[in-house]
Amino acid sequence: MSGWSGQPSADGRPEPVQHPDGLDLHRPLSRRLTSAAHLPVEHRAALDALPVRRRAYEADEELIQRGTAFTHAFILEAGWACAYRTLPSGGRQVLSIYLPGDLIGLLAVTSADGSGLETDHSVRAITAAEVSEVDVSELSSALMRVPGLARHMLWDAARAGAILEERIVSLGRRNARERTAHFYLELSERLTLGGAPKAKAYDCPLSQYVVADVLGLSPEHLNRVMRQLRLTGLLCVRRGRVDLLNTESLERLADFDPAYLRTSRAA
Amino acid sequence: MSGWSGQPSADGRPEPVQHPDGLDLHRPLSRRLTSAAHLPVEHRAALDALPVRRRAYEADEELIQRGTAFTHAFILEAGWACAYRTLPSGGRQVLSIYLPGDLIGLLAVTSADGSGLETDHSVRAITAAEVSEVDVSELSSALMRVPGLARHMLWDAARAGAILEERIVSLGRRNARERTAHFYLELSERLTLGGAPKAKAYDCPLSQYVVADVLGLSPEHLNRVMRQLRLTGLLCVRRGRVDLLNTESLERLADFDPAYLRTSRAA
DNA sequence: CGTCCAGTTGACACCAATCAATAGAGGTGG
DNA sequence: CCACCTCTATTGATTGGTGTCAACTGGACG
Repeated sequence: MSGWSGQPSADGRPEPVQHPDGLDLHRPLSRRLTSAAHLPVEHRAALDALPVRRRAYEADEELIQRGTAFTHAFILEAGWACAYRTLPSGGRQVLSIYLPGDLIGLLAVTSADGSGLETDHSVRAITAAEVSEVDVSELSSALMRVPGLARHMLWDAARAGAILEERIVSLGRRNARERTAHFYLELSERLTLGGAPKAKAYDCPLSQYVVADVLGLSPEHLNRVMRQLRLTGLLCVRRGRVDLLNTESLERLADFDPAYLRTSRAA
Repeated sequence: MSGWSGQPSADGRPEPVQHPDGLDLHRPLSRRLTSAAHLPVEHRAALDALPVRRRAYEADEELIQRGTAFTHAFILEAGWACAYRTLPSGGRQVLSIYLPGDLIGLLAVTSADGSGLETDHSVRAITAAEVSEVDVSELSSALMRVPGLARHMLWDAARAGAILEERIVSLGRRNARERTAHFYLELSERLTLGGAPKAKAYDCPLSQYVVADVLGLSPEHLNRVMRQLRLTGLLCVRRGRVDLLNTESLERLADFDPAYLRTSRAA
C-alpha cells in the first residue's frame, strides 16, 4: 500500500446511527468508516462480517516489514505507530505518524487480486499498540461487493494524501522552526478531530528522535529549535506532554491552515 | 482533491481489449483505467457514457486555482502540468508533475456529494496542454454505479501516494545531488512505463526553476548540482533533452528502486 | 538589434549536520 | 534504598551544504 491513512471516523459529525457499545469491538471497519459519509445500513452487514483479528504489539515491534509480502490491513485501535523508510546511509525518514483510530495499509488491497505484493516501507509501533487485522483478500472482495466501501477508502486516501502533501511543503520550503511548529499543530488537530474543541495541550509519546526523522532534521538541531520555541513562549514539550503556549503565533509562524485535515476539503 | 495522480493505464500489460482508434478519444476514462486491471466490459459502457469535454490550455495557464470550488477532474491527454503550493514568503513548492496520460484531481470526487469543496493547491499547465474534463458530480455518481471504477481509482491513488512518499524521502534525507538524480530517474521511469525499455534519454520541458521548486532547492544551487552531475558523467540536461549518461551510477547515488512506480507494488 | 528569459557563475552568509560530551529520567538489580 | 545502566534530552564547537545577492551569458524571438 502506500501505507498512509487518515482518521476516517472523525469528521466532526456524530455517528448517524448508534451502536450498542458491546458490539463496537466486533465491527471495527464499519465503525471507522461509517461516519465519514452515509454508508447504507444494508452494506454495513457485509463489512461487519469481515473476519477481524485483534492483536497487541509491543513498543518498537514491527507491523509491516519492507520487502515482505503484504497480507493484512490494520486498524490502529490504541497506541501510536509510524511508517518509515531506511536509507543505505543509515538515515531514517518517517513517512506517517498513525494515531489511534487510523487505518494502516488499506490502499494496498487495490492490487491484492494477483501479483505477489511487497511493501515498500516498514511500519512499527511507537508505543504499545492494539490493532485489528483485516485480511487483505477479504477486504479486497468486500471492496467489490460493497460499493460504498471503496468510496470511503477513497475519502481516506484523499485525506492521507493531503497530509503527505503538506509534509512535502514543510520539507521543501519551511525551515526547522516552521516545520516543528507545523508538525505539533497538525498533531493537535488530528487528535481532536472527533469534534472536540482544539486543545491547547495534549499527550504525545514521540521522542525527539522520532520527530526529527519526521521533519528531516538532526535530533540535536531539533532540540535547539524546541528550546528556542520554548524560550519564545510558543511551544513547550516535556515528558510526553505538548503545550501550545501561543497557538496564534504558532499558526502564523507555520502558515498553518487546518482545512486540509477536514472533511470539507477537496483537490 | 489531493491533486495527485499517477498513470493508470501503464502497467506493462497491453490492453486486454482493442478499441478502434477512432473511438479512443471519446472514452478517455475507460481507456485510462481499463488496463490497470480487468474492468468488466459491461461496466465500461457506464464509463464511456460519462460526458467529457475536451479542452486546450496554454503554457502557464491554470487548470485549478487554490481556494476555488472544485468542479472538474482532468485527464491530461497531452502536455505537462504540475500541482503546487505558494507560501506567504513567496516561495513555491511543486507537489506533483503530471505527464501525458495522468489523472488530475480524481480523488476529489470523494467528497463531491455535499459540502462546498475548495482546492488546497493550484494546478497549472507547464507546456501547452490538452485535457479531457470530467464533471465531478458525474464521476461521483459513476463511482457508485460502477464497482470496478472505485477500485481503479484506489489503485491510482496508491501509486500517487507512493510517489509522494518517495519525494518525502528525498526532501527529508537526501542531499541535492541525490534528489536531482532521483528525480530524473523517476521521470524516465514514469515516461516509459507503457512497457517500453527504459530509455537512456528523453525530452523534458521542465526548466531548472520548476525542478528546483520540485526538489526544494534554489535554482542557483540546482544549477551547480547539474553542472557537477554533467562533469562527472552522470547526467546531462540541455535544451529540453535529458541524457542519463550513467544509469547505474545514478541509481546507486539516488538509492533508486523503480518498484514503487510499478503495478506489483503494495503497502 | 534589442529584449527577455533560462541558464550560469561567483562571493558571501547562514542554517543545519556532525562530532563530542554531559546531564536527567526511568528502570533494574543488589 | 542506592548503585548502575540505558535511553532521551541537552549543550558546545566546528564544519559544510545550501540559500541569497549580484552579475553576466546565451539563445529565442520580434
